Amino acid sequence: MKRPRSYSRVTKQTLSILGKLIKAGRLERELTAAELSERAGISRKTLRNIENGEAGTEIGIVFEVATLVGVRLFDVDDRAGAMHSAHLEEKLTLLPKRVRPSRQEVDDDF
Amino acid sequence: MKRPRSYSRVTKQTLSILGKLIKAGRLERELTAAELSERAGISRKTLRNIENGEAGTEIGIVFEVATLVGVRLFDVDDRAGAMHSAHLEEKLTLLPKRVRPSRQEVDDDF
DNA sequence: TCAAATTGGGCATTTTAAGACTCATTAGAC
DNA sequence: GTCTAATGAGTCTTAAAATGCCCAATTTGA
Repeated sequence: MKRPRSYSRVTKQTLSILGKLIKAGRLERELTAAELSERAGISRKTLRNIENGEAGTEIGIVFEVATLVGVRLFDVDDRAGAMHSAHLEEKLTLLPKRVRPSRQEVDDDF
Repeated sequence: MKRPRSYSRVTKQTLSILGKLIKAGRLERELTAAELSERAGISRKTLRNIENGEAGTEIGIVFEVATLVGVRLFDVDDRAGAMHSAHLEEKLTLLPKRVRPSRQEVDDDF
């Protein structure tokens, strides 16, 4: 055992759904695994891992492939994309930049 | 330069938004980076990469952290999660299992 | 039915992320 | 203003992902 990492059910399901969305998108566009993987600049095996919902693939690659087959996680298109992001930015500036240093028993742990 | 991988704007924006959502979720729950990273079983540096929208983190870890702070990509909760997945499964069975071997000039390439 | 092409999976190698440690910076409670 | 702790960032080591190659299995068009 090297690094036995565990994933929650929600994580596994999310990965599975995303993989299936990507595979469906690829088939709808009639792209072979070889074609899509080449366009994405990855190997055919990595694409298969993604479509199978494997947890180990790096997220940038997965999102890139998703984008290539038209799967969008947020309402991000090239124009309005920054909007959603800006709203988040605003929210982040409203939130404290750090968690309060002095613990004061929030009893949030259980 | 080893493997200069490039990511589309949509991919970068998606990563950025997801990272900000996670950071916002962490701050709202008043978790320090150390606390959240420990709960996720990852290092503080990896968490920072995620919140900064870096592309290199493995997707399972990112989704796990997102789950921990309440960020859901799909409407996946522990009960109904399989439903969405089942619908996709159905869609996938309807689609051809493979792309047609004989290319017939779909002129989709440009 | 047949055959071409896609898909699936193992294996060795290369590339890279993740971890652990340290130190500098900065926010924010007092 | 001060002091504490959270954050940001760099380096080195280690573990694992990604690749490329191979060949087997399966689909599907003809």
